Amino acid sequence: MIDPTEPFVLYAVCDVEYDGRAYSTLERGRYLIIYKNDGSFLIHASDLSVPRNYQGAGSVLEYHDNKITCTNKKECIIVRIYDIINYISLPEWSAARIKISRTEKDLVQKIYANWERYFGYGFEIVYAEHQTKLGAVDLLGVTHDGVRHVVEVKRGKATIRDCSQLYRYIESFRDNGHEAIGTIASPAIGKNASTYLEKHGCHWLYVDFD
Amino acid sequence: MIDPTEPFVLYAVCDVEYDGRAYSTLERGRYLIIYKNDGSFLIHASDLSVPRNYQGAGSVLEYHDNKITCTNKKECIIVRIYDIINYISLPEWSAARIKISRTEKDLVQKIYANWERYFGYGFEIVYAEHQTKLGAVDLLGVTHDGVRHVVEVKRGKATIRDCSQLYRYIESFRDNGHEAIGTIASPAIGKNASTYLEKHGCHWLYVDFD
DNA sequence: ATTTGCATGTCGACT
DNA sequence: AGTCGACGTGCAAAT
Repeated sequence: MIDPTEPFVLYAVCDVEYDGRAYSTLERGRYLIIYKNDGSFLIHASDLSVPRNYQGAGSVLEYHDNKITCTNKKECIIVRIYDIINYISLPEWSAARIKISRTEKDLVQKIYANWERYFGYGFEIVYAEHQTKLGAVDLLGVTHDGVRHVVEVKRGKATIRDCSQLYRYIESFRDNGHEAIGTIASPAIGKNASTYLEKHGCHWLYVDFD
Repeated sequence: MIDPTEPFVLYAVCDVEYDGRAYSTLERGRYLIIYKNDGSFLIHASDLSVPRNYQGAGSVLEYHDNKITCTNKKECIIVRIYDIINYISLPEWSAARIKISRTEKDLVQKIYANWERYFGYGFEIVYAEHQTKLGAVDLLGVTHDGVRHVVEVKRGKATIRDCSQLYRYIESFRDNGHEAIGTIASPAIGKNASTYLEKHGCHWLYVDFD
């Protein structure tokens, strides 16, 4: 009935035990169990959009004695099945990806293409996704006097983490002997984040998708 | 057939359009669609453990003219159904939570209970989850001379973000006129993170669950 | 293989 | 409702 060689959805009375990065148990009840072509394995309950238990791609499924075991490296899920309420196999399940737009990258491009409008100054060079040792700076403008204008772009509300990341870049430029000014560009910003920015002499620029 | 008043799983030929925090489309194909009691809504394809499209709790479902629309505040998913392959409703779907152990909190408690073993010094006071304006410090030990030993605990590999967070705490203590020493306690640490730690005069302490 | 940062992150705790 | 950090985060791109 349960076939570990093909993808399926199973609605069953069961309980679950997980051991790996942490240890967890899920008490006996009715849960929805999903097994995908790539080996990922999900156990969903009646609320929350994230699964109660899961295993990533490449997991190996076995079914013996009314027990499903799902193993992946050093992690293991054991599902004890008491009753199968529904089982459907999922032939020809699609693997298409979504096409997404209005992402952070889009925002970066918008600012990049309209740099003058947002910053006003005359810049010698403007980079997008400029690589540094700490990672890529979203936007980097260099003025004629050599000052680095570092811009961290966020598609949503900017948090203190984002500001902290920006400041790491600023520090890095200063360590290399450059003058550097930091800007967070986002549609919104948290209060603590804003305080942090101010304290570290950085700025916030309002941007949106229009 | 499709009843928006009860939770269900649906395997169908459909395409999907999402508009909200971003915009996305998913081409026509066979997908697995899940609707939960709390209003969360998921569209899964044959790989990846995360859904292609989703909507959180509190979403409102409607079904008209072979179209499911799922609305939540300013976000909307439209699923155009071309063919229903399987439909099962999910009565008495359980909502139990997992019981989890070996979490970060456990590690914190382990160090808290064996502070001497890990740090050796004689401490006047040791706090767990000590509140500061920036958030809770996992562990804080104060020596007789008033030096603050700040410990950030990670159950997995510590990243540069974690080290940066630790250093924000250290900065904060120094701003308040205290001497402060920072330690990351984790089973492992990334290379950049390690470099960052060293540069900022902080330390790494190996800990595990045993 | 390892590291890093993004995410329509989601979720929970606290203000 | 807003803010913030944890997560068994998952995931992809870059090194």
